[in-house]
Amino acid sequence: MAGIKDVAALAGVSISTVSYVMSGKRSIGDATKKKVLAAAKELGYMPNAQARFLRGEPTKVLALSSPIHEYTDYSNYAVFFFALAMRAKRYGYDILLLMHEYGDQELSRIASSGMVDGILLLDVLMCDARADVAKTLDIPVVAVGYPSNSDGIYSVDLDFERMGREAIEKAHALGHRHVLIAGSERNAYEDGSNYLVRFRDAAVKKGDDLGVSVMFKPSTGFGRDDVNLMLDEAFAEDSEISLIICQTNAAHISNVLACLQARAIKVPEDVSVLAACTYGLGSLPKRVDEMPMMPNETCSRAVDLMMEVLEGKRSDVGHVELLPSRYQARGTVTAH
Amino acid sequence: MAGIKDVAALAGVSISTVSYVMSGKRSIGDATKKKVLAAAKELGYMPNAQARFLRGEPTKVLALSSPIHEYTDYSNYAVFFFALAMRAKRYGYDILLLMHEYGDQELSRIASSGMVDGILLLDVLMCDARADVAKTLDIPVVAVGYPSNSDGIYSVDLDFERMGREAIEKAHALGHRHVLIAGSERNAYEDGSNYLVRFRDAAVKKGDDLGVSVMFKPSTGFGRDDVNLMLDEAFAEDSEISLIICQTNAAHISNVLACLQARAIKVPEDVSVLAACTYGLGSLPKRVDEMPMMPNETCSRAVDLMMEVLEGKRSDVGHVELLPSRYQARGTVTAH
DNA sequence: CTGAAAGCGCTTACAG
DNA sequence: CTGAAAGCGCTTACAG
Repeated sequence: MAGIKDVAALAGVSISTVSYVMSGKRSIGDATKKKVLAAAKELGYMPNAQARFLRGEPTKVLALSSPIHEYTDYSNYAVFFFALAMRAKRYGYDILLLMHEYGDQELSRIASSGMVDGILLLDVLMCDARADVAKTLDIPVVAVGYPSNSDGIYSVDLDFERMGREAIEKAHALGHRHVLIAGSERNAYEDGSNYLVRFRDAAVKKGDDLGVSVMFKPSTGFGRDDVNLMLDEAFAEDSEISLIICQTNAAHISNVLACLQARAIKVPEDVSVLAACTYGLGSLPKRVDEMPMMPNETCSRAVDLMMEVLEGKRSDVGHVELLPSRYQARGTVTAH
Repeated sequence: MAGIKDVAALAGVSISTVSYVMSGKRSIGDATKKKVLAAAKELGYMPNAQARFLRGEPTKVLALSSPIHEYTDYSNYAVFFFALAMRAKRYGYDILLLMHEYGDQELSRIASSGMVDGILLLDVLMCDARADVAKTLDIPVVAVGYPSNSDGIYSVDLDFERMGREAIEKAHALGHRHVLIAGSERNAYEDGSNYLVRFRDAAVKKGDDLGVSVMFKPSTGFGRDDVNLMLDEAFAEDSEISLIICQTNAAHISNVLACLQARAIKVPEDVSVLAACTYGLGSLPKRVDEMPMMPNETCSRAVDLMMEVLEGKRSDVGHVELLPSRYQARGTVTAH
C-alpha cells in the first residue's frame, strides 16, 4: 500500500508538504498542491490510521462490550446493537464488538491497546465488574444500563424501578390485588441482570406498600409447555391472580395469551395482561398493553453522552440518566 | 497510562529488556525478569497495540461489512453477525462493525487505515461493488455469500442454486406441477440480494425444464393482510397451486399457515408448504419442511477460511466454497 | 545476559 | 511557501 513517502517522491516534494496538503492545516502553493493531490490519487494513497493514532489522535472507534450468556436472546441483542452502531455512525464512529463472558481483562486490554476512544457497555449486571475496571482506564465508559457500582462510569437507562412502581400503582388503582410477574429465565436474575431485577424488586416492594400480592415466577423457557407449567403453578398458589405482567418477549407473551385462551380465561375480562421491559411485540397476533424498553432512545442518548465526554464538554463521571418509559395502552389492562 | 518507558524506569532496566520480558522472545535473567514483571504489574502496564501494529504485527481485528437497507431484518442479521463474531473470537479476533449503505469507500478507508487484518462481507449482492474494491486492497476479503464478480475475494455460501433446483425436483417427483414461491420484499431482489435471486432463478429454470409452473410473488410485508393479498393474487392467477415455497421468515410463514387455515385449505393435504432460505423457525406453532440457511455453518467456514489466508496457508483468491443445505422433512410437503 | 539505536508512518513545532 | 527533524510506543537486528 502506498505510504506518504511514495506520494512525496512521486510529487517531488517533502513528506511534510504531503501531510499538510492532506490535512489542509497549512496553506500550500496551488501548483504544489495539485501535484500532491495527483500523486496521491494515482497511488490510491490513504493515510495509515495507526500512525495517526499513535500520535494521540482519536481512533473514531468505540468498543462495545456485550457479554454473551446461554440465555442471551440474539434478536434482542441485535436491536441494542444496531441502535448504538447507527447512532455512533452519525458521529463518524465505528463499533468494535467485544463478546466475552467475562468483561474485565478484555476491557483493560482494549483500552490500553489504544484502539478505541471509548467503551460502551451493554447487558449491565446489578453489580458489574466492568464498572470497577472502568476506573482504572484512561478512556470513558458509558453503560446502557444502571449498575449499583456506577461511580466509575456514565450510565444511561430507562427508569426501571419507576416502571415497576408505576405498574403496581396502576394495577392497584384498577382494583387488582393479585399480580403475577412472569419473568425471564432464572439465570438472568441470578446473574443480577440490572433491568429485570430493578423492575421486579420495585414492583414487589410497591406491592407490599399498597397491599397488592405480587408473585414472581421466572420461566424455564418460552415455549407453550413452559408457559402452561408456569401458569399451573401460579394459579395453584394464588387462584385470584387478575393481572399478569410479562417481563419477557413476543414468543412468550404469545404463548401466555394462547394458554389463557385454552383455559377459557378471557383477556382482559378475567385477567389483564401487561408486557413490561419488552419491545418488538409487533409480531404478536393480539396487541397488549406495554411498558416498552425503547432501545433506540437509551442507545441514542448513550452515544450522545459518550460524544459529549469525548469532546470534553463534560467530565462528571458517575453521572446517571434515567429516562421514563412511555406506557402504551392497548386494551389488555382494565379494571378488576 | 503507563508505557514501556515507565516500566523500564521503575524496574531499572532498558526498554528492550522490558519488551523481551513481555514477549518472552529472549531468555532473561530470573532476577531481572522478576523486577520487570513486578514493575509492570504495579503500573498496570499493557503494551500499546497501535505501536505494535505500526510495526506490521496483526491487529487481531476483522472488519465486518454489513450494509443496512430499509428491508434489513435485524434479528436476521444478528444471527450471522454473532456466528461470525463467535467464531472469530476463537482465533482471538475481534470484530469491527462496518454499517454503511454503500460499502466501497468505507472498505478502502478501513483497509488502508491498518486497523484490521481482513474484511468479512455480509449481505452480498449479485454483483457486489465491494468485491471489485477488494482487488485494490492489500488485505484479504472473505464473503459470506457468492457474488458473480467473485474473483477478487474468497466466497463461502450455501449452494442456493442447487437448493432451488432440488426444491423443484422434489416437487416434481411428488407430483406437484403448480408451485408458488412466496418471496421476500421486492427491493431485496431488485438490489440483487445474492441468495434470494440465485434460489429463485434456479427454481424457475428447473421448473421450465421439468414442466412445472413456478410463480414468483415478492411480498409487500409479512403481516396477515399482506399474505392474504398475496395469496388472493396467486390463486387468482393459478388455482392449481399445490406447493408454496416460502423464501421468507417465521412471521410470514406463520401467517401463511394461518391464512391457508382460514381458507379451509389443509396443509399438506391440499397444499404443501416448504420453507427455503430460512432459519430460526423454532417459534412457529407448526413445524414445516425446510431447506434452512445454516448460518453457523457458512459463517464458521468463512472465518476458518479467513484464518487460512491470514496464516499464509492459502492464497487462491477467487476461491468459492458452496456448502449443501440439509433438507429438514417435517411433514408439510407430501405427494400431490 | 542486557543495552543503545533504528525504524514502523505519520504530524507538527522549528527553521528557513 | 516549503523542508528537515523530532517524536508517538513499541520491536528487533546489532553490539557488547
